[in-house]
Amino acid sequence: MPLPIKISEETFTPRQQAVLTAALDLLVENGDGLTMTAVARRASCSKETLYKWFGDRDGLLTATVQWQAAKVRMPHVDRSHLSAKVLRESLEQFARDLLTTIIGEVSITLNRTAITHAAQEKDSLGNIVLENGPMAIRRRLKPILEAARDARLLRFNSSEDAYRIFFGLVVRDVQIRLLLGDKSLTQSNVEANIEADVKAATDQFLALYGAKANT
Amino acid sequence: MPLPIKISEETFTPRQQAVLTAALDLLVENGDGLTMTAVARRASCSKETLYKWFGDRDGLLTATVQWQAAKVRMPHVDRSHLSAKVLRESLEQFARDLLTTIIGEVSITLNRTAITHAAQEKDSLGNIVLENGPMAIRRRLKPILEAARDARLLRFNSSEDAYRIFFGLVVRDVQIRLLLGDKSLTQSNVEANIEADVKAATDQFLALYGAKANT
DNA sequence: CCGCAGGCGTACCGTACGGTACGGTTCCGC
DNA sequence: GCGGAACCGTACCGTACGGTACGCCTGCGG
Repeated sequence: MPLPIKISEETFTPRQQAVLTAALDLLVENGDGLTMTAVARRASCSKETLYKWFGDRDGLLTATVQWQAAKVRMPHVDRSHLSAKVLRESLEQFARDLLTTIIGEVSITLNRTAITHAAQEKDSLGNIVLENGPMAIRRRLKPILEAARDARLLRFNSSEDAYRIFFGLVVRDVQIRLLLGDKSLTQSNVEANIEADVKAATDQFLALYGAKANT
Repeated sequence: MPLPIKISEETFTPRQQAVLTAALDLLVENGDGLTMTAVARRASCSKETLYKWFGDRDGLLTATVQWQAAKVRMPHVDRSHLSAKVLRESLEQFARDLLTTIIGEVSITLNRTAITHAAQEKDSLGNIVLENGPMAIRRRLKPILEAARDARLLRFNSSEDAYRIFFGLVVRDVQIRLLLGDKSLTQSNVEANIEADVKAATDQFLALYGAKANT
């Protein structure tokens, strides 16, 4: 069954959402070793119900990832009156949201699960994570960048390139190291530096793409 | 059995290396669905031999990853006579090596395998990949950056920060998208842009950290 | 020529887990 | 009150796969 593009509140009943919550919790706890029996026990439902609702294990996994990924909400920036100050604050907000998201356990788990699935020719989970992660940010950020260019606040040829550089400046090696389980990069460790990193990334992005030396 | 830190030629006999090659091929082909029976058949050896040599499935996986990861050799840059030109070429070489590595199927497979393992509280594979990937680059790059700072070619406070920014400028969202199986990012697609990306990343890094407007 | 170590192929075992079947219970419409 | 739908709990089935055992062959030292 092809999943709907948009996940809304009514897509899953409250009971189903409780099941998905249980599945997500188990995913975070036990990694990809998610068994249908464990989900059924945790959610106090029968396996038969799981199969009835979600088809098979992949369906449950997909529903879980999609449901959780859709929870991530991006801040909406009013691009009608952009100033250097507003632009900077918007960029900082994006950087902050991006960083706080990728260092969260839920994000790490979802990305790991999707990557594991992508290793088996199943790209559906990967597409969902991509669509609700990097691509969602890109959709939000690019119009702002282009509006800033129109307002002579930024200068670049390709907004696509500019977005990707921003992504790189913010994420750097943090995500891959967390995904690989780098112990020297504890969550609290990164968390403490978020504000400094956000500011640094924004400064650097503006240094590269700012129309002049606009702080 | 704790694995040796350093993998040399003599660590594995030729026959064992043939087995590891078979395992790696299967890993690239079938993702993490690697079975001992498949390896034994592909390598024309018995399962009993596999267990004798590598202990268990994890041991075989670890040996495969470690053996392959150790194959990646970094270019050695002579940092005794650094000029702006030599520095730029060195940076471009690092960027080129980094990009060509991460877009390769072997690297994608190894990273996916290690991430899958990290999702199960097994961090050994992740550590190996980290150690031979990002950390190896860091070890090579940081001395060069520091030498360049001493030669007044670069200006920065923390060479750690500088390295991580360089990593971000080069990798951007390429690696995570490939790991997630993004179809719109074909290998040939990225490959065609490598030289442009290498140059762009180097330019941007020098724009941020160059002592002056040194092209 | 003999014995034996190393290794191949295969058969085998145990278990974990995806998926199904079924009896029992609750709840809702009629 | 009654029939049925939804759902829980659990027992069950089939299979895939990790790991082991064993028979056989080959090569080699003595």
